[in-house]
Amino acid sequence: MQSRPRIPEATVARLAVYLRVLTGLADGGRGTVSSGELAAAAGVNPAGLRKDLSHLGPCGTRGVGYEVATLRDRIAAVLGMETAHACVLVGIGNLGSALAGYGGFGNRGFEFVGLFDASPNRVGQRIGDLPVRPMEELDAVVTETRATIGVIATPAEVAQPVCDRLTAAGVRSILNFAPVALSAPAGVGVRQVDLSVELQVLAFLDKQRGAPAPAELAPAGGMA
Amino acid sequence: MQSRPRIPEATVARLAVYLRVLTGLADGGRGTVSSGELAAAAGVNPAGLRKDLSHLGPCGTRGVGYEVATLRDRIAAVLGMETAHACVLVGIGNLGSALAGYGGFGNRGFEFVGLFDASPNRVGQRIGDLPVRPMEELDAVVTETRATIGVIATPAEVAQPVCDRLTAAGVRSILNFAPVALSAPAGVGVRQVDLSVELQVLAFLDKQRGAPAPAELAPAGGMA
DNA sequence: GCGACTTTGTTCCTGCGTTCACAAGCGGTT
DNA sequence: AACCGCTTGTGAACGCAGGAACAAAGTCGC
Repeated sequence: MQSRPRIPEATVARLAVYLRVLTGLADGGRGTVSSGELAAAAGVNPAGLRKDLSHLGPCGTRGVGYEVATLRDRIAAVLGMETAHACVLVGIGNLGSALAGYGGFGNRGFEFVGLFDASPNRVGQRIGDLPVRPMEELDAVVTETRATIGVIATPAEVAQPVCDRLTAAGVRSILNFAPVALSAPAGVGVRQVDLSVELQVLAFLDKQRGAPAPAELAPAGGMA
Repeated sequence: MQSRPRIPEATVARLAVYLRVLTGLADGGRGTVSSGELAAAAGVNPAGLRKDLSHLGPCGTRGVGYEVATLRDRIAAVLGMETAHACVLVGIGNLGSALAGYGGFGNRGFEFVGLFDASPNRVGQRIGDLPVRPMEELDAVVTETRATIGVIATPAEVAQPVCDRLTAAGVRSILNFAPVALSAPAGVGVRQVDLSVELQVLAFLDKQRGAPAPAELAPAGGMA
């Protein structure tokens, strides 16, 4: 079983979760884990977890489990965490500020190397240890830092032009928080995170679940 | 074809996207749209879009397309947007503040009716037109406002206890931004949004795509 | 009024992801 | 040294999502 050919996307997402759990276990001094325990902590099926791990070759000991530190390093290597990834963030509004100030990225191999905003009011502010720069400097910073990931937290109207500029500057992956579908050239990965869509799915599933819906903000209306 | 039995979860997520596009088209005064155009704006396949729409019965005119306003209302009704959903938000840190201040929810049928934080420093601040309340008031507010959705933006360590309190108070759906897998009683829907996982998937896909990836962090950057 | 074009709605098919269940292997114990 | 329990790793079946092709239906033009 080679690890190079391809790993399913859904598996990659779960590997990232396993990695976080393993890191916590290692910090707690834990030596080994079983697939059942790890699966419970990650919120997945034990069999699925073993299948996910099988994509990176045998890395467990039968009858014992997985060595926490070893497995952690293995997953980190497969996910490409041996080298830090430089990211630029465009759009320093409410959400952008939160992302820039969120400490959860740094110790996971991602580092913001540039913050950008079109508004002169924002430019010059400091968030953490980085200044907010004007959009004019975007291309230069991307080229200089060899940033490979761009995060878009702008209003929807300007997301596509920002995407174009990022890709033109050499960014190869984009995480988009603006509520629009972006079109990027082939070879550039785009991933969409849409908060209101998440809420709507949640609300629908609740409604579908046969919610008694006692009395909400408005009377429940039956439609034909 | 009934709309009640079940609509696939993936379809529901896309319906929310279509709804947003349709709203924009309606505001632009557009009368009808074809599946091809709508699919392009939503970033999906035209055939898939038609299949999605078929779950809510025939709502288009052959040879013409879909009536924008009618389809918008139809989707809104199916998604349960005829009644506003009351949400409470726990954890008013960087991300929580951004969510509370984000205007993209209000006009989509979701309204925050309570903001909560455990830190006395945060309590009493106002974000928008809502005050940050202490955790002690959570149960009362949930009961009073009949909030059905809880959003967790706390540190990972306290996410599970917060989840327990929310469900105990009667919340039926939870959107979790904390990087932990939550366990909730049956009948409560949990949806996870993990920002660092998104980044890691993005980085892996780029690496797998055959990225030359000579680009590590630039030596000139003196940060961290 | 009739033909032809356009577009929807449906059906089939292919591929992926998930789950269950079994065989193989290792450690501990007697 | 051999047995037994425990855990991993793998193989197969099920269900679901995605995509393409076809038929139905309605409108526009003549």
